[in-house]
Amino acid sequence: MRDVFQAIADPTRREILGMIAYRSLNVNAVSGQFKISRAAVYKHIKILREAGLVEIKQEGRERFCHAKMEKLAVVSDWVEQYRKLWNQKLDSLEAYLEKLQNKK
Amino acid sequence: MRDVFQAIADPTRREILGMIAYRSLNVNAVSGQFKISRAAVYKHIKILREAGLVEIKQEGRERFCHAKMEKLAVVSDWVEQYRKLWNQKLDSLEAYLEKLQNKK
DNA sequence: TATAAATGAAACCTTTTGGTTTCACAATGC
DNA sequence: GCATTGTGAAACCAAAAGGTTTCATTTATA
Repeated sequence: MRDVFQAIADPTRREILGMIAYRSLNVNAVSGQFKISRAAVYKHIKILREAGLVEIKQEGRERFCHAKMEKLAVVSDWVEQYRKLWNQKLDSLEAYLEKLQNKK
Repeated sequence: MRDVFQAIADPTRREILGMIAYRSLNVNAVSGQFKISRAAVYKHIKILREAGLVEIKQEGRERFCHAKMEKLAVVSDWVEQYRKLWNQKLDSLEAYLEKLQNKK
């Protein structure tokens, strides 16, 4: 399974996710929003699916793309572990470490 | 300036950030932790710097890499806007939308 | 049934990535 | 002064990314 971080690295793919976040769309509806070819958009959708961020369900001849945002949890977890480093700049540990750093 | 999402897409770069999150290290200290060449690690550091995630300060002949985790805020913001979509699965809006989706 | 619509996938191309080795240079240390 | 240490950058490479056009297949429709 493809890395979620890598999947969301491309701006087009983030846009696709935003587009289907609240309502699923079929492949044509998604690709219609972009200037690049349908095939190119399809490849992006495929990558998102490989990362688990999108699920595709067939309905007749259409395939609807459903966003699985819970897969973003791994990104959230990674970022949040560092939040204290920029949110609580006056944190005592931070202050201590910075003092060490400057003294060096 | 380079896109932060793209900067953190590479696992080696995320590892570098974790390595210097709490204490700055010079380029050699960082590259010493990897099996790939110093030049390769240096390129990763350069990309992180271009994204604003790392700042380099010279001290004598050494260059210390300081992590600027606050630049991760853009990632945090993007992810968090979708948190309700997976955290509050019983949310009324969510339920309503899913009902619409299923009915279709 | 013949056409049109919606996709999936293949073949091909150019640019980016991620690595490597090598070389030049400034700051230190013997 | 000279060898060593710590870097930055260039030249080069193979593989991966991101696009394009084209073609085959399945499902609806006139």
